[in-house]
Amino acid sequence: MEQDRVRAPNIRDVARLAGVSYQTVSRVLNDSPSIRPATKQRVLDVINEVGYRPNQAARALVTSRSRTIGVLSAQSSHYGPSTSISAIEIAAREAGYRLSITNISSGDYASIKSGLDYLLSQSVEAIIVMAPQVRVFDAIDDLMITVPFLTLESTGRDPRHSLSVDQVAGARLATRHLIDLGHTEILHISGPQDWIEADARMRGYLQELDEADLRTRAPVLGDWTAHFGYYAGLELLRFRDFTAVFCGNDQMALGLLHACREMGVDVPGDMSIVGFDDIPEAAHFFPPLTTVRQNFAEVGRRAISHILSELRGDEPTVHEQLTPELVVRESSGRLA
Amino acid sequence: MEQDRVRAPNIRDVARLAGVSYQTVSRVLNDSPSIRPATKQRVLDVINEVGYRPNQAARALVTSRSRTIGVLSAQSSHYGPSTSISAIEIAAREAGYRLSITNISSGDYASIKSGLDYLLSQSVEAIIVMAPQVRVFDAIDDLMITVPFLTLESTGRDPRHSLSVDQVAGARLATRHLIDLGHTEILHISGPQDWIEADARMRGYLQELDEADLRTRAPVLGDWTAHFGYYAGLELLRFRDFTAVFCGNDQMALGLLHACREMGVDVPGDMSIVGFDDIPEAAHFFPPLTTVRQNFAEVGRRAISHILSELRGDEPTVHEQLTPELVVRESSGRLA
DNA sequence: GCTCAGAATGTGACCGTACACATCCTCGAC
DNA sequence: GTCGAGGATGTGTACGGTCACATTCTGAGC
Repeated sequence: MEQDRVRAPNIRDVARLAGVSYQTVSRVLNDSPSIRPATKQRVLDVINEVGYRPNQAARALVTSRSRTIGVLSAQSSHYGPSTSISAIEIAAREAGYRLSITNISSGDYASIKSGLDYLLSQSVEAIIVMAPQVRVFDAIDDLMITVPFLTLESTGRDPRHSLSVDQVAGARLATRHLIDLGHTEILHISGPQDWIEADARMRGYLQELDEADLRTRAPVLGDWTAHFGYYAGLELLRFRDFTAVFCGNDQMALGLLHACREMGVDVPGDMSIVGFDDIPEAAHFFPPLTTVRQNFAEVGRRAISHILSELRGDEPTVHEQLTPELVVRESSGRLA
Repeated sequence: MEQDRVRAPNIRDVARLAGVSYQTVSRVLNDSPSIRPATKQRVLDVINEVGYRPNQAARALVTSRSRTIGVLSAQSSHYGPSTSISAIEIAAREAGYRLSITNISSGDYASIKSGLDYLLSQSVEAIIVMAPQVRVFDAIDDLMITVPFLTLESTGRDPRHSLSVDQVAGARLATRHLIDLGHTEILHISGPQDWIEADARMRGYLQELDEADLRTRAPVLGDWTAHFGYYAGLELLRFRDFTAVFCGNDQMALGLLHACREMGVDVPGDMSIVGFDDIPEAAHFFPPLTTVRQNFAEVGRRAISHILSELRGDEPTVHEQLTPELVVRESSGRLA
């Protein structure tokens, strides 16, 4: 406490103690070539001794380079986003960049905008947006963003600044799988309407049914949670006018599996269920879940690689969607 | 693109365009009281028009207040940490603070230290550490941290700077529950050795068995994943010399449930299983999992509240552990 | 019409760093 | 011994804000 309000040592303090000029200290910090090893060592010793730490704010101010990439994320506690963020962080670190992650709790325009605003005021050098709401694009337009940016979503809206796993293709894979198994009455429990992914998966489902000339039903609008899957399942299973369900994610599929057990519906004997995401737990559900795997880590890595190339001055290249993969396990089967 | 390399407008640009001094603009930004409404409006108009955004680096430099709280986190993709972070973020935002989240991928000393170093060089005003490795404490000591900090772990090592759910108590609750059900041969599948939580849960398990004068067995050292629980289960179940398992987390319990089904072991008839965390999915496992619930969100909220009071100048108060809660579902039962 | 308090606004300095440039040192070549 | 080249080191300035203080404006009270 007695030393508390004393200000942290700065570059000049270090210089004085080491008997050199502040510029020499600066050189040591940025390991500039022409500096005598003895001098360098002396400076480093002082730095360690006084616990000097360069002030990032000052550095960012003068260089206008923060070495930071901003990430705007919603629901970063979900498996997908958090896996991607993890991969982004690792890739960024390798390139010498840090992440500044901002979560927005609600998807309304104001909070998206204020999140982006905050990142920009941090002088981030690039922005990756993982907020899966459509309004994000409006906010990006409004804010006149000049730094490289990328949204990790698959709308066709701005292909030069988007990167993602092809959700529509994934949904079609899942639906096609059920059709191939002989199902004709296939339900879809989707995610919340305003999520881009939810919408894309729903579109994929509808397209595939349409092409197969099968009856499309209005999807059930869920909220991604296992609880929803469970309660929706209890309700839906009262009328067994369907034999397969494509769930918008694995959690809802889990809840639905639960409901099936309680209602005495055998999976996959009476009911086939397919999820989406392939969370690590899905392989251990009962029964192990057939689902669509998306490589979240790869998305993260590519995002950074695109950002870096833009940072080097390359033109933003066009959207390149990753292909998801169907993982067939035991929750789906041929219609008896 | 044509406007690309032009520098962002600063406070003086705004001042010039609004026909006032830069200080007046600064007053508008910090809504200082004595400013004529007309002037204020004029400045705000210009700000909007040119898309001016205050430079945080400059502001942090001069005020040495970043309005940012640093969070050091490991494995932030896990349910617990990410739930806490979410709560921390919300609470911090309400108090006008932002979060700077840094993930460390490995738990070694160097990366913990560099993570903390980074946060400190960002001039964060406080630090919350969620990295569950013991070495964190050494790093904190070494770095001569002068800002308020808090670790979200339950070691007794620094009670004035720790806050957490009582892991030992939680583990005892789980173990006691199994003992009460008549089990005498109880196994423990723990998390990785170097995780503080894993260690605490193991200690709680051992203590409770010890007090009940039951045989303690060497815990199986896992890695938190469902896969591990599954494969460990397949192995362990070859010798059925136990009737209950306390798992270090819910994921491993899920894997174990899976193994039980495959080996034809009925849960809870032949085998009782208890998890830890109460992830939202646990209620929908088969059977629904008995587990220990910890209120991660509450931990996050309290963390911020402690930090804020320290930031206001209060002395750090002593560690106050939250009590976890046993949630009995259907994976545990009386010994036949 | 003058005075004066208080509101409104402006000026200078500084935060900690990096860059551009100036200066000093060292040493080999003549 | 002098010179110059290039390595090593030092000095001024700018980055974009805020703070302390100075100055100007405004309107009420006499």
